Amino acid sequence: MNTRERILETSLRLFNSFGEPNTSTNHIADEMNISPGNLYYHFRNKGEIVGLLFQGYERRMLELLSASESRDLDVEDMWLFLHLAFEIIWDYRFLYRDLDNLLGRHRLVRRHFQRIMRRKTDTALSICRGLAKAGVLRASEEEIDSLCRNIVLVATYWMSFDNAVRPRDTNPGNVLGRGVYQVMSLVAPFLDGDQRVLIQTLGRRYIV
Amino acid sequence: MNTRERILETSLRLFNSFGEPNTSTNHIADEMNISPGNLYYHFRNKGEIVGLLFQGYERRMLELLSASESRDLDVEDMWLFLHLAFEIIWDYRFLYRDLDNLLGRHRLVRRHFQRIMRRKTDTALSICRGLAKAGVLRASEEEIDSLCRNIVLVATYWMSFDNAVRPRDTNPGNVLGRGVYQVMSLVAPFLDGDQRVLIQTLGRRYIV
DNA sequence: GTCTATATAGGGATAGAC
DNA sequence: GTCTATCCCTATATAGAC
Repeated sequence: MNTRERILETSLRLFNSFGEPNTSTNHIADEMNISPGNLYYHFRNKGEIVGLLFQGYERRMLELLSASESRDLDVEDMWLFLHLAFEIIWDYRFLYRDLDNLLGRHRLVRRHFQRIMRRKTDTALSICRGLAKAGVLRASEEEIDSLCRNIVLVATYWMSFDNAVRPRDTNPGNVLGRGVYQVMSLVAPFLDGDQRVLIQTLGRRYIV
Repeated sequence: MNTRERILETSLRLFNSFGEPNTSTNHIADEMNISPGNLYYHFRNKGEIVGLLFQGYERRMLELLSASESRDLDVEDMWLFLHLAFEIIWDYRFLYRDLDNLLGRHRLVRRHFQRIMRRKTDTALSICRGLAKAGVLRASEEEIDSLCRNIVLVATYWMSFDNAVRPRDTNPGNVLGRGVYQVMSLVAPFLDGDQRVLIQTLGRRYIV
């Protein structure tokens, strides 16, 4: 693997572990046993590294969102979909950890992140409307609006929240599982009895 | 007003406007037209300022939580309660803006903030159970658990979310109003028809 | 491509005069 | 209490040798 790729890979790992603002270019170079000068031969500045990592996140997330809008999902599909989304978020969790900070400093990242948030909301709307048409979900159009806003909000900040309240259990599987359940519990009250119970049953695995 | 108080007041204002990590002690001193040395005569370090501001937040929030646990609330009380909570959050919004960062650097703040999160969850549980007993809210114990987790999560990150998706409308009244409605919409699906409609009606004011 | 050395800037914090 | 001057440290980034 060439140096450029290794820098990106190492940066992502360190950003995720310690936070982007707490990870200097010196740290990154030091971790790889290269000189800081070498790092700056491959990248104009730190922002360029952040930007390229963000592009990777964006590509994967948009891919998932596209795949999910192309067909009607049932409740179990939604479960799987959320799992896949949370896996991407996990891989790029540094973006979420210091979100305000990051969006404040990188114009381009801000614009694109906002676009992704809108796309997520649209996907949620399309899924929920599909479920409503199929008669599985019962809600007014206004209720679906606020529901989908809540879905995106909870999915976006779940890891920060979980990390703030219970920083002990850092096992990714558990953190993500609880996040998926937490989002599904937003949808549950609008579902029929059977589906509603199913969510509680599936969710029970994750509650520790 | 003495210098010590003015430093605290100015710090809070600048932290809220620009974020705590982006506000140096030099900025604070400069804004007040005093010397950096003078600031350090009144405070050991920047962390002490953050800690004291946090204490103000903690005192106000615990006061509100205590007041709300002492008696049974109906749905309209809850609306008022949330308004008051969001006002406190607004006054100390710098805490929420860089939450992970802050909790990572200040042990004491982290411990106390976690305690407040637990207290908030307990208050939410006590209110929801009260509503359930009164027959206004219909939900299993498990559903109430995840509902209250979502209430605290949405209340905690609402401003960050709103600021990330639509950074145009910074009018505090609108931001807070939408936040209150967003939290109430979590509770709505568990309520009876009348109450559920009431929330939509009250909420319509805030939707822009 | 990679290194060493260094420029530049800023933040936190202290010493000592007034 | 307040100021000036300054120290120390770290971070981003560049220059020039190899």
